[in-house]
Amino acid sequence: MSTKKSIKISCTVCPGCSHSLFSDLSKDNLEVLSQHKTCIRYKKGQTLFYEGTRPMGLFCINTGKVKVYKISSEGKEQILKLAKPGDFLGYRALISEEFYNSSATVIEEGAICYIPKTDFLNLLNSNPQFFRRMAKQVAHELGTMEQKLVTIAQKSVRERLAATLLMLKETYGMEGDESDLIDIALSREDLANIIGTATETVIRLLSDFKNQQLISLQGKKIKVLDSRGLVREADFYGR
Amino acid sequence: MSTKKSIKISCTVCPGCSHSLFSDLSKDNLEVLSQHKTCIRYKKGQTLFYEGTRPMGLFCINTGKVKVYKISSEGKEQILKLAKPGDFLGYRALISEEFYNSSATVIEEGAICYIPKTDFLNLLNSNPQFFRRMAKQVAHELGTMEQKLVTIAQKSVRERLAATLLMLKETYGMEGDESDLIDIALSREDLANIIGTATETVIRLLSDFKNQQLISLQGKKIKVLDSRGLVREADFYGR
DNA sequence: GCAAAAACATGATGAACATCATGTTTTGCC
DNA sequence: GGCAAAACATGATGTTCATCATGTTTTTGC
Repeated sequence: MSTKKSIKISCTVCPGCSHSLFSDLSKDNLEVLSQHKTCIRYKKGQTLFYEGTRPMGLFCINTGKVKVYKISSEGKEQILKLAKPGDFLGYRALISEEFYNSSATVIEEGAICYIPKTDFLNLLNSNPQFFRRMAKQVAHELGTMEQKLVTIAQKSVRERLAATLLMLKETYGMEGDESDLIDIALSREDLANIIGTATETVIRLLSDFKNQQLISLQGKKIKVLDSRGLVREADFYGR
Repeated sequence: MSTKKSIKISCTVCPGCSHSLFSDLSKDNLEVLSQHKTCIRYKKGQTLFYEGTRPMGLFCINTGKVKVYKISSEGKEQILKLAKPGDFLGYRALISEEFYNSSATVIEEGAICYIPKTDFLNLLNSNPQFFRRMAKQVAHELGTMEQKLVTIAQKSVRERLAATLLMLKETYGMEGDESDLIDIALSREDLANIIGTATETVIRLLSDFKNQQLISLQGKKIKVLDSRGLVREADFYGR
């Protein structure tokens, strides 16, 4: 593909890295990483890695957004997490020494670096502090995944959608005035695959929420009008 | 309570430890652990730790069985995992430096050791190989938790029950002849809380499976008569 | 710029499952 | 050993949500 051209950015000056788990690395460490890494642009729809394949390195998102998901035996997609600039992908499989158990596909085009497995593992082994940070990250993620499981198991689709919209606003709300606008290009289908429901159900509930003046729909983008109302819908406090 | 008496077992000869993540530790390491650990008997229903509290050490199950669960805002219990002899509990929170995000309660009485936080952390920091093993364990667990999430999100209750019975047979099947007998004292309610459904639904489906000759019910204990039939019910291969 | 393909939207229908009610059996306890 | 409590069981009923159908709007590729 002619669209894949390598971009030269040193990790030492990479804006993505400075807000990532790499942020505390020494300049030396970063320069070593820079030597072997590659950085290319990905278009929407391109896949970083596929479930079931062997991980050969670590992805570091410079710009753009990525969904990480599994495909069930029935062929349905379940999104496990969304990744944004500064996030790493693929470390779970590298640390557990397993194949990828999920796939990752770009949902908003951007530049993504790739650090070969051996460089990442060398860094882990030579820098105990960094290893601790990575381990802490994985342990934290296990905690959030457990919470997600409970939410899917016990909350209604309506509650989950409300909670997801609030989470998206927190994470992808724009700066300043427009902080209520959820700035991520998710299709209704993607949203359904995060929540674990059918696309039609999401569409219906979104127009419900719109009728209740909780949100407004500006084309694809969703704007949160009434956070407290959504909190009530999400039933954060039980009933 | 008069039932809590300390038991003296050195980790160096503890049968639980030798099948655990401690199995590769040096005799020296094990003896240091032994010095500060305590080991007591727990009865059914006693709780090792509560969600939201600060972890002060690591639990190591010598004998008995434990359920690890979260309580949702509606008060419903969701079981995240079951722990058996040789399993550790509480390391996720210690590594992520967070409070417990789940509770742990004994479902079959037994002896459980407690290793103070500092000893565990010292071991992690002084023994990189052991740290790597722990990190690998947490990363692996994240993978299995992701799989559980997809299963709950996309499979029917019937499929999940069938899959859970197969898993229980794998993990808790007895030795020898009786390998089809699931040797763990789970109430129908516990089973429902693993699967994420109502107790009545589990009861109904179990008697369905019984009528189909897939299982037999001997009091509380469940015997798997037709694994392949259950595999079909669990729809492992898609449709 | 236009055709084709996605994505979005809405309605009708039914299946899966939760909930409530009530009865029976088993278990734990003084 | 008997009583209370918990666990197990089964039926009736209603809700939530998936699925299918069909139509409209938006996006994409040449």
